[in-house]
Amino acid sequence: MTTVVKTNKKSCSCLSCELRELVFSSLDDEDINIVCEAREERAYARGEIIHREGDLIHDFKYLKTGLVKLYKSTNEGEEQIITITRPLEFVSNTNAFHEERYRYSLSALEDSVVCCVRIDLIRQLILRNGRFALNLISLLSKTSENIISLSLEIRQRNLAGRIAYVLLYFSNEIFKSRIFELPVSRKEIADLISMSSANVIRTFSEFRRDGIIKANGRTIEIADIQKLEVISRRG
Amino acid sequence: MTTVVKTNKKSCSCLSCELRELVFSSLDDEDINIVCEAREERAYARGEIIHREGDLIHDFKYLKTGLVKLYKSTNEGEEQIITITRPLEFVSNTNAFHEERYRYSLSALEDSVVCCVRIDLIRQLILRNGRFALNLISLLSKTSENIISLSLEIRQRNLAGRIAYVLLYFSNEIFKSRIFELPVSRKEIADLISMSSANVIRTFSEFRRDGIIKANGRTIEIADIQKLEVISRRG
DNA sequence: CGCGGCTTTGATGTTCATCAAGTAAAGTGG
DNA sequence: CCACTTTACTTGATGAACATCAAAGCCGCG
Repeated sequence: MTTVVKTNKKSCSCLSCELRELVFSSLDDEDINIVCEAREERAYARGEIIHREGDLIHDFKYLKTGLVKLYKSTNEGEEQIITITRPLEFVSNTNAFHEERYRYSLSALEDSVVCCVRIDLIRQLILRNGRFALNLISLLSKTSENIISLSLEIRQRNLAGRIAYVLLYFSNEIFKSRIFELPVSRKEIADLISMSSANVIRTFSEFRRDGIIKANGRTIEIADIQKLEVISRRG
Repeated sequence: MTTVVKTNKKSCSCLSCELRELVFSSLDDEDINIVCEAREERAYARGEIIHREGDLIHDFKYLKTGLVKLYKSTNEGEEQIITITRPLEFVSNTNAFHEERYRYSLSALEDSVVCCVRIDLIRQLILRNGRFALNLISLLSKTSENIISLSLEIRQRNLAGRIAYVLLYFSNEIFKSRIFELPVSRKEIADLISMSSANVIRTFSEFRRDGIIKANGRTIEIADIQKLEVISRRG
């Protein structure tokens, strides 16, 4: 279950939080303390839903640790995965400033910790701290841009190209390693690249046969990165 | 060619600009005058390129009148159309705050007027006017959200569903009429929905045969909107 | 230890891209 | 303004890419 981690108010941990630099770099110590007292850290186990589309937006949320997927449920009960991302991308917050409710659901692919600050407080900070506002605009833009860019990259490729791209994405962006534990099922990869899970699996098998990857369940090793890059480029 | 419309500095037209409410509603008259003197209106003829991907971003741009397409050139010399939009969507500006150069190209589908304000000035306004900042965040979020939403809607449909969706999009969002002049070629629709132009044309022909639309060149009339909506939903 | 969901593979059919060839429309230069 | 060129549109035929269906094995979880 979700665990609420109590913040120790005596020594505000935000002051030295490694993430302060990225999100709250423009706040002075006084404002940081206000945020710190208002914030709430929530821990989610792998598989837990952080919020559902349609839920009211109360908080500005950012991922401190873990890995999450942002997705939308289609009419047919399928999931469309929009992005899979590490800290510090505010995946769920792009619409927090112009809508009342979440448009997309967010769930934890690994055990994750989310830091939550009431959205009203963030609004107040924007109102009185221009540097914070500018910083935030930049971060939100980057988040949206990443989502848009991913969708453009995916849609210009065929099945094999999409899988190659996704494998390189996990390897380069998410895990920074050629060997990694896939955080998603084959079905979820299918939901990310808009292909059928059967064909995703088939392509994995082909890549394995061709010596491009070594796959054992969710453990993936990229064996021939050049070949994979070629497939990703011309696919 | 591009025409620069000189601004009459004696009586700032921004004060009464119908768009002021949407973009600059939080600026007092003094700030509006500063923007007004710094801004530059540019008129683009149908077909003209407003900016190219890779160009340096000097200005914050917003569309006053007309219709534009945002697109990206792929490695194979093809165009991927990201969105087609009317005022007041800041299609080109989502990355103005975190990058130096445009990621995507923008061109005019109809004669268009773009209002340009140096991005530095916008930054200054954000710094000293929190309400303006909050407003801008909301607008930028909405713009990005529209792009993301369009891509999700498109990618969950098959060929016929995509075409039905696009026709309804033009009819409902862009022209607000059942009869309209398509602002794009069949090829451009193909580039928007990631299908081949031959199949886009074929589907138009089928819709015509089935009495769903009346199409004469670029003039389109939606004859059976119910059927089109059914195709869009289950396609 | 049994059940349900994920994975795997093969077979089959549908959807869509590609190729080709012809027509219409829209620029372009003399 | 007309001949010419190019670009857009249209349709049919073919094959490739992908979805779907089905059956069997596997794995994790209660």
